[in-house]
Formats: sequence, C-alpha cells, structure tokens
Amino acid sequence: MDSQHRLLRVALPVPLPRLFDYLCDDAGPGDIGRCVRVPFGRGEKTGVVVALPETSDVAAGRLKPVIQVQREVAALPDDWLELVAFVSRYYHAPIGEVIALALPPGLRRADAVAAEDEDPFIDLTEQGEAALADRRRDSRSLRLLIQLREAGVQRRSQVRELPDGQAFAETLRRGWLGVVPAPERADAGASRSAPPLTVEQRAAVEAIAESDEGFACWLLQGVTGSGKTEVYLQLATAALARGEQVLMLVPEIALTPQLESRVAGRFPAASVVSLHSAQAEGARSRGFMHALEGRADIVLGTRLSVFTPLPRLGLILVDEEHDASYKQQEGVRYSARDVAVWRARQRQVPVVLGSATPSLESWQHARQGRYRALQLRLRARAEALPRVRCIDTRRLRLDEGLSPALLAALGDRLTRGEQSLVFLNRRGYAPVLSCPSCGWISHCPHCSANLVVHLADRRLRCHHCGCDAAIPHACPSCGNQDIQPFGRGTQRIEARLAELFPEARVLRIDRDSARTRRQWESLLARIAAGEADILVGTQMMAKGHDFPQLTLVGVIGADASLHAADFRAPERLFQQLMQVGGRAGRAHLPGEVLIQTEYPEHPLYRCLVGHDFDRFASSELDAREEAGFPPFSFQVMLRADAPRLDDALDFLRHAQRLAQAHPPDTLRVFDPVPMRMTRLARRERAQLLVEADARAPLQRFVTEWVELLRAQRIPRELRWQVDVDPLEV
DNA sequence: AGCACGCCGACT
DNA sequence: GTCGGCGTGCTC
Repeated sequence: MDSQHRLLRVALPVPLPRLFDYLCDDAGPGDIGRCVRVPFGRGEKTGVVVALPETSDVAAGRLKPVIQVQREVAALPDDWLELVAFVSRYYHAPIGEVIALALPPGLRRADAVAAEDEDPFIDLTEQGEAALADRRRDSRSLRLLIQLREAGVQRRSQVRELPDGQAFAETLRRGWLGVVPAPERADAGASRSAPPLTVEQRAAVEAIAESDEGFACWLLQGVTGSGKTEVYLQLATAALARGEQVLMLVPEIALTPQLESRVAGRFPAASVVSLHSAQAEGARSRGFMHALEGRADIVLGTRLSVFTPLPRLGLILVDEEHDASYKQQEGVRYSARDVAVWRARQRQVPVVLGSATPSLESWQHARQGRYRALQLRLRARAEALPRVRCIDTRRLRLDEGLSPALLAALGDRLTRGEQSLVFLNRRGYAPVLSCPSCGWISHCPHCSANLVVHLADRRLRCHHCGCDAAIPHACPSCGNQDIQPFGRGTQRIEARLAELFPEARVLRIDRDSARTRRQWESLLARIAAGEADILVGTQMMAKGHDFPQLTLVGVIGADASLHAADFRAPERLFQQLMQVGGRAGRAHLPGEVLIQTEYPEHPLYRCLVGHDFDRFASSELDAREEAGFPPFSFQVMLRADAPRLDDALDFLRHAQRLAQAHPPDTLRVFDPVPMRMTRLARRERAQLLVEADARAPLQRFVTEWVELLRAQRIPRELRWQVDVDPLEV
C-alpha cells in the first residue's frame, strides 16, 4: 500500500491558503519534495509535492490526474518542506506563496535544470535565448552565440579555441551565457592566507568550535575593524573540514561580490555559490541545485538564500544581523535572520549573528543567556578607535549647516592630504521648495511627502513614488518669482564645500550619483585611488567598505531622527552613526568623528562618544520595557491600503471588531490609525496594531483572525496584509 | 493571482 | 443589435 499511492498533495504558487490533491498512479514516498506539473483551473502550473495522503476532502470526481512528476532532479528534502511550512505558519502567508518565493523561478519550469558534469561549462541563459530569438539584433557576441550553439560547445575551454573567442567576455557580460564553476570537494587544508588571529578572535572561534551541542545561537558583537569576517572564515574552515556546508547571509547585494571574492580566495578548493535576487534566473537555479545536491560547500547570499536547501548544513552565519534589509517589506514579510535562527535549531547546528551594533532584540537575548555573547572589543590591526566628539551648534553661526569647527577640521585634512567624509542622510539639493510670500511648498501629488529639489538636473522629485517635475520659475500659487529651496541635502553641501575649498576634489556618493552598480564601483575606485578629498555621502557610505585614507567623518543633520515618533529610531540612529564613524581611521591613521548637534548632552551621543554600545542598549531597553515595546512585547501589524482612506480605515475597524468579538484576553488591540506616510503612490494607508506579552497566544489569535479576514468581502481596490514582528510601527 | 461568467452603456 | 466595463466566484 505504501508504494502505490494514488493521491499527491501539492503546494502551488497561488495566493490561496490551502493545498491541492491530485491523482497519480505511480506515486511513491520518494516523490515528496518533487516538482509536479498539474492542471489548474483552465491552465497548468508547477508545484511541489508535500504529502501522499490516503484520502482527500475533495470529492473523487473532482480530482484531476497530475501531468508529470519531475523525477530527473533531486527532491526537496523534508527539512526544507518543514522550513517552508514554518514560514507559512509564522508569517501567515499561503504555503504556495512561500514556495514561490523560496524556489528559483527557473526551477519551477517543466524543463528544470538537470544535473551537470564535473567541469566548468557554459550554457545559454534565458536572456541568451531571447537574444537569439530576436533576429534584428546583430553583434559580434550574438554571432558568437550562434557559433557556440552550432559547434555544440559546452565547456568553457572550448570557447577559447573558437576564432572569435575574444567576444566571449562581452557575451558573458551581457548575461547571455551562464558559467558553472567546477564543483570540487573542499578539504581541510584549504585555508591558505589565513592571518593570525587576535586573542579575542581566537577565543570566539574556539568557544563556538568547541561547543559540541548542536544548536546554539551566538551573538558576535565586534566593533568595526575587529575582524568579525575573519572569525566567520575560521569557523567556515572548520565546518568545511568536517565535510559540512556553510550558509552565510549578508544584508545587501552590493556587499556580496567583495565578500564572495574574499571567501573564494580563502577556500580555493571549495565550491562557493553566491545567491541573490538580482541574479540571472539560470545562475540562481544552478546555485540552488548545486546546494540541494550537496555539491556546494558555501552558500553566500542575501535574505533569499536562507531558503537554500543544504543537506550537509553545519553552520549558519548572519553578518550585520541588525540590518533592516533582512526583513522583507512586501509579500511574505519574513525576517531572514529570524528564519536563520529557526533553521539552525531545526537542523541542530550553530548560528552566529554578527554585528558591531546588534539589534536590541538579539542583544536582549544575549543578556538573558538565550544567545551566547561573544565580544571583540579591539580592532584587529592595533588601530585605536576613532575619537568621537560633539560640536554644540546651538550658539554657532553655520555656513549652509556646516560649523566652523567642522570646516576647520576639513581644511586640516586637506592640507595633510587625507580624506574626509561629510555624512548627511538626505539626498538631493534641498528637501523642499517653498514660497516665502504665500507659504506654498512643493508637495507630491501622489504621496504625503514633499518633492525634493534636485538642482543638478533641475527637477523636483518625490523620493517615495518617483514622480518628477521641472522646477518652476515662479510660485505656482501666487506667481512670486523668488521661491527658495529650503533645508539641505547632499547636493547642496557638495556645492557649498566646492565653493569653500576650491582646491579640493569633492565627491558626492548617494543613490543619485551611484545609481548603477557600475557608477558605484567607479566611485569606490576613485576614492580608493585617492582621487577625492572630501566625500559627501548618505548612508550608502556607512556599509561595508573600507576607505584607508579616510580620517575624518563629520555628521550633520543627525538630530532630526533623535525625536522621531518611531520607537526604533534611536536604535537605528545609533547603529548608523557607529557604522559611519567606523569608516574613519582604518589603516595607520587615527580617525576622528565630529557630530554636529544641538543636544550634545543627549545620552545617545554620550554613548557614541564613549563607544559604549552596551550602555546605550541597556538604557534603550529600559525605556522599551517601561513602555512595553518589543522585545518586551510581541507585535503583529495589520495594514490596509486603498485609494480612499476611509475604505482602509473601515476595513481595519471591522477587523478590530472581529478581534474584540474573539477572546483577545491577554492581547492588546489598538485603534486603526493612518500610517505616518499616509498617502503613497495614490493610495491611502492605515494600520492596526495587535500586541501581546507572549508569542504563542498572539500567533494562535492571528491565525484565526486572518482566516476570518480572508472570508470578508472587501471593496475591489482594497489590499491588506499582515506583518509579524513589524520593523516600522 | 488569473480567469471565467455575468449583467448594463456607447458604437458599427 | 453587439463590444466591453469590472463585480463575484472558483481553482484539487
């Protein structure tokens, strides 16, 4: 009976919170985790078999037979299905939607990626197919593509023998070809260039390596420059030596290439797979299959890669664990960091969360002993931490927001030939254009936000919906010719610094100047080559990169987020300032950080001056406990958006009544309120917060609540979502 | 989400 | 007389 099942239970990539049963004569237990092609509605879909039920709730006459079970490729393992089911349950997302997210799109196609041979080989990506299909195009690389196909070339080495082999690089760059690196088994003696460890690094590595107890969550708290990455690499070395796979998560795509080359350089014999959403479909599918078949040794990637199947998993590393980009902010709103911890427990392997400024959630866990705390207090290369000072701007005359002390310090670095950074988290020239005579201000027609002045291209631009207009010559309301940009952004600071220091090379680094990957890399290269004296940058500058000649960081405009409404604002500000301050004074030059503020005695700044994250975290947590905020409570946010605010609010009020009719005993159900950015891209948004002191009752409640909500009839244009553990409240 | 079916206004 | 709007309902 076991080997002759007639029913398959299938998860399909549709936003419906249920599974679908199909008939299949030759189904066996080995088919669980396999992709299947099935008829669905009037079309077909590919799904994943999750069970072989004995009976179905659906009448036998309505069951349809499967079209095909994909038996050529490895089935997804049980623990992967459990992981997906957990995410579906915890974040209240339909299982099919989680599967759609976790499986690379290419893998869900009928002609799924087959197993490959042992040597580097090349193949056509989907883009390549499209290029071939489009006959109007003509280029050297396209001709090469045709040549490759006609010659039946598969191996990379064969390409060089072709007459036009030079165009290969161009064809690759266009993404028309995918290259699969040679999968090789890693071995214990792989680490060639491992530098000697500091005492603290060694202690951390040994503590984790020697604890032989399966699951444990370690919080590795290390100041910028203390060498957290080296600890990760040493741990990875040990895991690889045991024949285990390592999963390493990083917050952003921009950080993967540099880490990837460092990892690949350290483990030349290991198969390193890099995964992120910006990747070509073919490459992503191959990386996924590589991991699934146990042939990848290290998987390195952004939040999405937490769903990579890893049969030999032995270690999970989460770098910059506090980073908000681990939380997906649309669709299935999962936290890759939290999922990683769950996965480590499921697989009974250690997980290391690393950060200079841990999230207060993780820090609190460490303080309570639920996570193991590890500290790296010293910089690895014997440099001192930068000296941090506040400049009290209350009684100073500022020049375009720049204090005499900061200008003097900038001049000082200029004469010494060192680099400086002016950090201002606001791009554009000025945050708003206004008319002094009638009070008109540039307001976005689609959002509750102001249009930002971009003087460089003479546009007014909304940073939320992207809408765009020419800068008017006169006030659109009263005709006044004398309208003024109000406030300051990076462009304005850049312009003023260029005037004040005509001999300096001023370089602006923000999302406008580094729009493409290419521009960003060229900016980084120019900075590294010493082709800039003063950098003006947003938080793009804060992440991950070293600037050896940078010795001064000036922070302006930080006070704005000091009294923000969001209870996490101080945490984010501290993280940001500590991170950007850490850019100063690496290599052999001592660094200095100057923070312009009207609140030089503010505890947050006092802690920054003292490099005292723990004191900041501890006092911030006291305040949160007092106010009953996370991590001392657990939250779920119900959000709704519609063209009319009343539709969104009506829905939430109804949801509130449903919640109160239910027994919410230990739950606090708040009133629906418009969101802080109420209007976004022509839609009005509102939210309703539910809070509890424990996770379990909250989850039980939300499961039933969501079921009730899904049964409601709602206006056509209304959308709603549930956000478990929301970051923005 | 797709994609049907199903009833009411301006066009050849 | 039709073409087409999007309201409601289903998908094993």
